[in-house]
Amino acid sequence: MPELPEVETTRRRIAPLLVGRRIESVETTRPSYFFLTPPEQLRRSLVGRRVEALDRAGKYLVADLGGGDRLLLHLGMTGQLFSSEATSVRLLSATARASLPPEAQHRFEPDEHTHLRLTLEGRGPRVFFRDVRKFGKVQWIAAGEDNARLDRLGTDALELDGQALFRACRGRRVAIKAMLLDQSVAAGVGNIYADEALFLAGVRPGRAAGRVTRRECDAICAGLHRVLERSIETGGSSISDYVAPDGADGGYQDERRVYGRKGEPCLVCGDPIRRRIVAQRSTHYCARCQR
DNA sequence: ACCGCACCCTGAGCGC
DNA sequence: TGCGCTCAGGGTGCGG
Repeated sequence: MPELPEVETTRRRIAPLLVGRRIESVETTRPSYFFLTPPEQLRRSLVGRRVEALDRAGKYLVADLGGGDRLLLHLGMTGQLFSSEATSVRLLSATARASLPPEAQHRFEPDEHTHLRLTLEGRGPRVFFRDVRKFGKVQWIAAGEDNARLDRLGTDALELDGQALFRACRGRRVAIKAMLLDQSVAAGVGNIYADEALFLAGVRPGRAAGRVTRRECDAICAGLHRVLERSIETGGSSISDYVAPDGADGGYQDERRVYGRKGEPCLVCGDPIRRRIVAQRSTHYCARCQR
């Protein structure tokens, strides 16, 4: 689900609820794959701490808790970080929603998937981190500790330039799309925006990275910047689970040129958009416009 | 070093 | 209605 624009939108909208506030209490679900730091330890570490800042690194959110301590959050595929006052049908499964009376269907009460529930000082709303598939992550990083996940990240996709991409591609036989999905090359790019950027650049997703020219690398980076920046402007893509912290849907799903448009006409040439598996991921492209 | 793949988990949607 | 199957925006770790 969430790629750079959704994580950045989440950061901007959840920061006002967190930054400058002290954490009064923390509730969690049971220990699971989701908790890189065991929930009991997480509760002990977080309670009483003030959130000094909320930053983004690739698809990670990093809360600065002062004194060098940090909290690492990743939304995985279905993670939702939102205000307890948010209202959205995406916050409930269709079956769960159907069992509620109509007037309650948009309200949200924490459920078994709401793994982290923060109560902050003052009268503001609580902050919930919900994740149905548990591919998301939460981890405490103590002062002075380095973190392998953060250390692995390469240049943020918004900063990546054609020269750096070209250099990374030299001698590589994997698909150019796999290079874009590699977080050590372009931090923050995921499946949707990789397809969209390659369409704008006119490059086939399956082309061997080592055969992509310097000029094409420039075009790919320009395409990446364009789709990522535009998506941030519109609040990200809401395709199945993503909601902004206030419950709002993003707007970028309406501007997709290829992703999820299999069989529909290419917006440039009219040929049907094709779908195939590249880099083990569902991939969408126009065979005429992309070479 | 590089590459492909299995795996972590739950729910929606589809054909029968 | 229900069953079984496929698919999903991510990341890690393994073996070849």
